[in-house]
Amino acid sequence: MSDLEERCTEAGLKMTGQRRAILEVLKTSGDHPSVEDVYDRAKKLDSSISIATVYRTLSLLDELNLVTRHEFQEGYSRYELNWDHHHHLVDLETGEVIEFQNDELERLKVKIARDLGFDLIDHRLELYGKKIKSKSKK
Amino acid sequence: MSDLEERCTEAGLKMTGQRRAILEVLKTSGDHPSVEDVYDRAKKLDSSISIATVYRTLSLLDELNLVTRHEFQEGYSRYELNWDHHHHLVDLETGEVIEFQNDELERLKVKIARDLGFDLIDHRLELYGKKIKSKSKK
DNA sequence: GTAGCTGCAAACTCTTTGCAACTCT
DNA sequence: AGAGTTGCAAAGAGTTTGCAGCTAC
Repeated sequence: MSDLEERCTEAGLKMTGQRRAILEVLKTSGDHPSVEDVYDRAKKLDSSISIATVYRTLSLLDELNLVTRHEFQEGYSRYELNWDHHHHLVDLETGEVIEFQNDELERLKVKIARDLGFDLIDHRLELYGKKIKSKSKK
Repeated sequence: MSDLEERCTEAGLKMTGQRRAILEVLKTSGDHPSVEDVYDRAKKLDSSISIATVYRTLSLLDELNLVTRHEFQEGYSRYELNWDHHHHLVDLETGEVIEFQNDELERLKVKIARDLGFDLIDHRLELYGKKIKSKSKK
């Protein structure tokens, strides 16, 4: 799906090698990489890339809404492509991030906002939990 | 409600003037102050206090779960007493933070976590919206 | 008395930015 | 050609930490 690049050029961005590398990294990353992660992975595709460019590019992509910036409680940002809408459950024991989607939740959050007199523009929900060990399924 | 101090001493903390000032600030703050905010307000009660102490104390209170640290998308932390459980709706036009609580949401998030095989330990939900202007109530 | 706490300043981490050189279009 | 982009290094913002002196218990 290379219309990611299209959407960048449509927005007036020049397609440089560095940007192509970063987009490629994002497209092939199934996780939620930090800036440093993106930098390390992009360096393998374009060893001349600098971390300043990664910061600048990710900010641009965020402004274009092509990417979502997350701030889990870690003191730094993580990014992911803004393809499908979902939320995150963070495994507190392993740090693993699980994605989920829930229609009832989507409906509910719109209702909550409207009841407060607001149009919902954006939102974020994060769950933090521990894997249920050997509890028998009930 | 001064058993805030009690809970600190119970946890083995010494009750110094600086800590009393910080607790007082938290108790009398209806908003969600940043570290800098807490520092400024506490200085009025104890002008000798340093920002390092504010950082250290808020971290301690966070560990004791007496306080909740928020990271709205601003690049710094904000704190509030951990008294009643609620969530936040941020007015994107004014920056105002509105608190709300919703039972259906509480129920739903536990269910979502359990369906994924997790015990829910913590979570955060933030809504970002704009005030509905003159739409007639329908 | 002493473990814990504090202020200060330096250090650290993450992120942004000024600038001169370079490169897409 | 020229506006946009880059790497570099320096600067910024927020936060943490080492240390010597101080304080609650």
